[in-house]
Amino acid sequence: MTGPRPRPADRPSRGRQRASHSIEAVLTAAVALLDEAGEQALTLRALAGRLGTGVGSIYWYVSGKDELLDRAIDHVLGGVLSAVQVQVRSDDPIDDLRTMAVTLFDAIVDRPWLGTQFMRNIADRGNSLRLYEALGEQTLRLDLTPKQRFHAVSAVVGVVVGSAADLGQEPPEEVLDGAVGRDEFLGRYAEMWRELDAGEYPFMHEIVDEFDGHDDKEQFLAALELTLAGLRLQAGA
Amino acid sequence: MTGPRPRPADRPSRGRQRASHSIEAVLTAAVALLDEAGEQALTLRALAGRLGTGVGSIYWYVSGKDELLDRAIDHVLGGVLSAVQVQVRSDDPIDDLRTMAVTLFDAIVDRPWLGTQFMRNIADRGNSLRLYEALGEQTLRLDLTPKQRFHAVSAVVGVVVGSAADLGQEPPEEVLDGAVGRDEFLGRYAEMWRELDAGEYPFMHEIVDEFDGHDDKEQFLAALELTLAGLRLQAGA
DNA sequence: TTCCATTGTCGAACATCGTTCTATGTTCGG
DNA sequence: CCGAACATAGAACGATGTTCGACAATGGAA
Repeated sequence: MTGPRPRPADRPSRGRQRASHSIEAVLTAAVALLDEAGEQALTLRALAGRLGTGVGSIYWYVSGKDELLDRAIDHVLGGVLSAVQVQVRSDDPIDDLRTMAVTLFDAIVDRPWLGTQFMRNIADRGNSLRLYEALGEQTLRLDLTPKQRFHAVSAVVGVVVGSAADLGQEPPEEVLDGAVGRDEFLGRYAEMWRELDAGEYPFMHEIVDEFDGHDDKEQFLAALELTLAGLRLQAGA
Repeated sequence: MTGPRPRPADRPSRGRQRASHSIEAVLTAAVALLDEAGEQALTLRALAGRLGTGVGSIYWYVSGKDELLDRAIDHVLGGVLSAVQVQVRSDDPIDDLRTMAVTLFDAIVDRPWLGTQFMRNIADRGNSLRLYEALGEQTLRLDLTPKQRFHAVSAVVGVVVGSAADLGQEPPEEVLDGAVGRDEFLGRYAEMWRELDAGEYPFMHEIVDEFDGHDDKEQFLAALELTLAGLRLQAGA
């Protein structure tokens, strides 16, 4: 037994001395990889290559890929939190709730990989917890029971996550290459649906024109509006 | 050039002769693996082992792991669809919408791996499309524009997916072993939150008791109720 | 019957990934 | 100037998805 070597990734990085790579450099590079080519592009070897180091070095800053992803998410969520906190508060808590949810959604549109992995952190310490708190504080201004407030926030988060899950799934590489535009990509589905039997699929025929060339954000806003309307009703405002 | 060997996974399995394994056997085994130990347990080698065949054989029925997952999902969604279609229709389309959404949610509770991967298929042909249609047909009975109907269904699906995303993330292995109960697991978070600064996190303190020992289904139902209330308002019913 | 294309089966081999381990360099307080 | 802590680097390992070529079984055509 050699005695437990001080497990890396534990110590709070006391003094940084002359480290050519800080943890922030690692996270920034990781986020860059995710932004450029999606979740599957975040490879320890690719990350090491970009940093100009070896794979093993990354394990000094991070206990493994899971923590790497967690911290990368927390990293970008820091920016989202700042954006949310900067926003002015109106006198309508529900309006503020909407504003904050939209900010969160926009961040996920910019970084689709956030959508799938967004739920990893919630409940843990960190920026996701602070975001949750920021949303929740708006419900404190509503006439609700604690349980209703809890449910309200999880409902709003659920709408964001549910809408973001749509965006999270990577297009089949054709559109990422730019060979096929996203509109054309969606158009193929629309065309497929138009060919469905009209008697068996009345609803699909009803909405296929809406789907064709639809706007993800408008779709999200509509869903958000429904739960906010329900919430306003519940709060008796 | 040997001439393109007939790519498997293409042909519609004309006659099955004496095949010891049909595609359904493959899918059933895949679902069994997923049910028993979650998404990471579905390995081509594990699947081959369970089927008593070699890895290569699976590629005859399926083009790769992606299609395997897609078809496994569609396979179980078939059961969900049946359950949904069997349900009696009330005279209130929104009540029916709720019933169907709950059925879908319950299926995901039974199979948490469905939660994360649920969005893979939607929009494609298959049972997810039929489920989408079944939900949508309820909105045809409401006084809405086509666009509103489209948004309504995607909102309901979003609530289900958003709530299911909570369940999808596997607990950190301690609770899967049974060493730690799920309640105790959640309790740890509650305790962590209770230690947060009361001035900085007023909302977390407000809802920590609700979170401790909370019921996922109740949480989902509350979120669903909010969007359904908003929908009812929109339909002017 | 004989032949051959089709329909399947099988597992070795390959590339890639996350992770571990060990060897080595660097820094700084004593 | 030395040793402990800090930090880097990359070979090696096991697991995974996928490819490939060899091979068996089947069934109709010759």
